[in-house]
Amino acid sequence: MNYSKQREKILDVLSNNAVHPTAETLLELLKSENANIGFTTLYRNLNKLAQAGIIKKIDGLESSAHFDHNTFEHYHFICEECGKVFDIPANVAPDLVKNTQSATGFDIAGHDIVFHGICIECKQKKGQ
Amino acid sequence: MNYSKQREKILDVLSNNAVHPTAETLLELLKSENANIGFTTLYRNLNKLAQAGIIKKIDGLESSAHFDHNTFEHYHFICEECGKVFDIPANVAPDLVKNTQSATGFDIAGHDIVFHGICIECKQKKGQ
DNA sequence: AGATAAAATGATAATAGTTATCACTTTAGG
DNA sequence: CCTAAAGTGATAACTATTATCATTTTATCT
Repeated sequence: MNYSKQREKILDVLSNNAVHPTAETLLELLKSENANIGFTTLYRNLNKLAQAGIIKKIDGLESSAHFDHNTFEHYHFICEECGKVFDIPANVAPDLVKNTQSATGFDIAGHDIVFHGICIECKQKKGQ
Repeated sequence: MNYSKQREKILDVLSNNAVHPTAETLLELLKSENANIGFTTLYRNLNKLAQAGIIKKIDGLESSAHFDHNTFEHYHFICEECGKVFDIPANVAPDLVKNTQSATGFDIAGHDIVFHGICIECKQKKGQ
């Protein structure tokens, strides 16, 4: 990765001024510091920095929502290889809501866990 | 909520044929059963059913990604009132990855937990 | 330094997923 | 069986993001 003025500025704003900003918020922040960076450049750098592990991208991993007839509490796993979504039983995270509630004092209305990785089937295919 | 042929069919396909489909997949499934339902109607009904708690919508809660300079493992809470994103320490879910790995056999590359609800500040404002 | 190849920029256009609009149709209760 | 409320679906709009590509910047190699 080569140096660039723009990327340095983005990282600077991200680490000093901003709390979990969206790309749009970052653009505004940059503008307010007289660093007019094109949104293409911003997105490109955010993705690059996230891939390099320098920043973290928080999203649901996928652009389109999935719908589920099972309203039972359970979580999800998205296979990076085949794209399939698997159910994960809720008991992998006992006391999660209770712990979080007492750690924060927030009222928790709901939560989602999305894992990603390689499912068993794809793992075996790759192994061969 | 009034009855509608289309909604019945959507629910039917969702509960019998489909595993975590996206709206697009549902459209195809419906088409293949000769139920040509407009995508506007599909989206409207999916959202309505999800709001009524009859089905579940799996997504990251928000359409735009957030970026985070803190690459430490931690989770997130989105306040439904003010929209702010808060950090949640990772220790609310001890052994989560280990538990999930042994429950499924999948290779887990990463995961995200997103809570939603009302943050302390908004809770107090509402209380007054 | 000067040449040059690789990487980065940013304006523009494109894409994907979803929601808004609105004239028309269906449903349900008096 | 009439009417108000709810639902439909074609079209257009919108939002967040990625692709394209000519131009500029950076790093490397004499």
